[in-house]
Amino acid sequence: MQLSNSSQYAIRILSYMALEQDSKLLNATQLAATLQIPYKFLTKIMTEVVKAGLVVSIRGREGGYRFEKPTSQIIVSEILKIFNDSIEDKQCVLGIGFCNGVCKCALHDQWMKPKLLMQKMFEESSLADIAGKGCKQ
Amino acid sequence: MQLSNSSQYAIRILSYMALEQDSKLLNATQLAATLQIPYKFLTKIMTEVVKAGLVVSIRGREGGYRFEKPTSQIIVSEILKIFNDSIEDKQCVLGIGFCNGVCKCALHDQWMKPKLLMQKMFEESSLADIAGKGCKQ
DNA sequence: CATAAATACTACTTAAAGGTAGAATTAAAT
DNA sequence: ATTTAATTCTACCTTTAAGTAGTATTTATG
Ligand code: SF4
Ligand code: SF4
Repeated sequence: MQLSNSSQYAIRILSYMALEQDSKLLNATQLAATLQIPYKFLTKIMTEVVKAGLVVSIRGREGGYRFEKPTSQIIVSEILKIFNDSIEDKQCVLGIGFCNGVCKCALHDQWMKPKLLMQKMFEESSLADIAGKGCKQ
Repeated sequence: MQLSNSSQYAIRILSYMALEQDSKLLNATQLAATLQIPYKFLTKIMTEVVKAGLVVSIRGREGGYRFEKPTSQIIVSEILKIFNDSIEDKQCVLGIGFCNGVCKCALHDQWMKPKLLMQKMFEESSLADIAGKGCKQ
């Protein structure tokens, strides 16, 4: 019952980036050192984030990563989607998920509430929200 | 954001067993066939459940598994505990979990609610509750 | 142009979860 | 006593997540 390491790292990286100037260029070496994430793993993750279009990368000397759109428009659940970690409607605690409304186990109704809260949390939190209110991780 | 396969299987097995008579002896072959769980994996899981004391096993011919105490006294979170899948208080979405109340990220407060609901769900549901209200999986 | 500093790509290694095989042990039934 | 049907044990195999290594590519700077 936890996000994958990749998702966790990605959220930490991007919310740290959001704390800095939106437009500022940040490179992998600095990020890895600051956030204590293995450099090679960080670049692997960031490459996926770039492919997903959440961030642009500038290659070559003096390059780095930068948001293109404002961080208020980048939603946490978009990040999770990249690593197949976002919460689907049909997703069930028991991994079955096909039980119809009539024939359902007793966990079903109880599971609805936390599931919806988590979906809401991930779908209604932007990076700006996260970064603005918190401390550096 | 899902339980491990072992936990999922264990919940399904035990809640199915709870549907049958509490005292009835059920064997691995039948359970595996009924629940569509690989026989060898089922016995592996059940051995751990037995070791945890949730179920007693009768070895030898005509043997099988049976609850010793009533299913109303077996709590879902006890099952999860066996597979290190229960939700801890300090557990954090980002796997950090050491941030104090003063310095916390914006996910922190939002995460509290669903986390507490899930803990409540797992700690306040007995097998009798689950089995009584639902259909066979 | 040459160099240096950055990301991207390909491939590999390691660790953990998920699952399987076979033999050992137990005990009822005959 | 032997057989048969059950759990348990030990060891292994497979798949996926996590992490690493090395090289290629890109580009500003001098
Ligand atoms: S009824 Fe139970 S097993 Fe079926 S989808 Fe709902 S929570 Fe999952
Ligand atoms: S502040 Fe954020 S990172 Fe820290 S424990 Fe709370 S949710 Fe986790």
